[in-house]
Amino acid sequence: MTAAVTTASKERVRAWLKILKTARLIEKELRERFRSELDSTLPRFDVMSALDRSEHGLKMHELSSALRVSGGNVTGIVDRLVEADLVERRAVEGDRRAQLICLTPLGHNTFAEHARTHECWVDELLANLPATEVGQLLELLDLATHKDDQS
Amino acid sequence: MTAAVTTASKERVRAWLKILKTARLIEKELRERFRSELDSTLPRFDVMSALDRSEHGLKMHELSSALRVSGGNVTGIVDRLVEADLVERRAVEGDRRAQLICLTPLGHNTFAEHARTHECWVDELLANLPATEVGQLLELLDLATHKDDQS
DNA sequence: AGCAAATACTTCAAGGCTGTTATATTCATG
DNA sequence: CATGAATATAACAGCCTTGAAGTATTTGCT
Repeated sequence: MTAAVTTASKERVRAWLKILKTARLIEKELRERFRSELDSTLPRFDVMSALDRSEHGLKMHELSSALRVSGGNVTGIVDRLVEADLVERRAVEGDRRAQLICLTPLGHNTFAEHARTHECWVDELLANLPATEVGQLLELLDLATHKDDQS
Repeated sequence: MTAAVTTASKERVRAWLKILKTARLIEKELRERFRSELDSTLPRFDVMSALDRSEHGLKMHELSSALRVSGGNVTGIVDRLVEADLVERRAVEGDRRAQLICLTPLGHNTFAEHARTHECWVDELLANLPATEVGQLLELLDLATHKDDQS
């Protein structure tokens, strides 16, 4: 009971810094590999991933809320995916404002391949985390972010 | 022993996604508060933090390796900090290529205030993570990123 | 001394991201 | 139908980030 003068808040800052550092380290490595080996980017992968999960495509605002990024951002990313013929914009019946973003067949295949590669990379980068501890880590992070406003 | 068909690699992907999601959630909130309440940004805070820790200022390349960002990047951030009078560039004796980046008095005070605020915010955002679990989380994340190439 | 390599830094292009503002379309209401 | 609110998207400015290319300066080698 001597030390522990570093209050809980300082310890939490340490934890946050560690989370951030870890995320950046891995993200940086993945970004680099996406760029040099797949000629793509993480944000593009995220968009394609969301589209792949949805059956009939997504509208712009659905994309931007699914990815939690701002609207103007999605426009630019989708622009580039359209250029690369991985994605297409379709009209929405009954609402001429909206448009549906869908993966093209090429987009589907490309995404499937990228997803496989991505899984291998993550497995490699987290290889030192024993499989038995993964669950524990997930639990702690869940704790950290769950708002307990189920009052 | 029935399930567990989801191979370890898929679990690691889940862990990675969770790390990323957590980091982004908190980072987004902090960025937003830095912008609206302190009229600053996370990268600027990082630079000032590194300068504050160093006794006599840092050279540009020291900054960029401390923060693990590219050189061209630091130039831009320091430019803006200089404009805001939070930081100054000093000549280095004996090496006219280099320059020492130092916090101004205003920079010191501003950083101290921002650091206090930052600590409160992090403590608030991670409030649901019991203080007793923080150490465990740090350990797991250390495990995840430590390369064991001490062969 | 002279000259090439290494070092310190800046500049630039491209992309990603945000928040704000503008434009087009739809919908509800009088 | 006209008006105004709400919604969907685009356009814009600003910052951060990277990687590559360019400028100065220093250092090391001959």
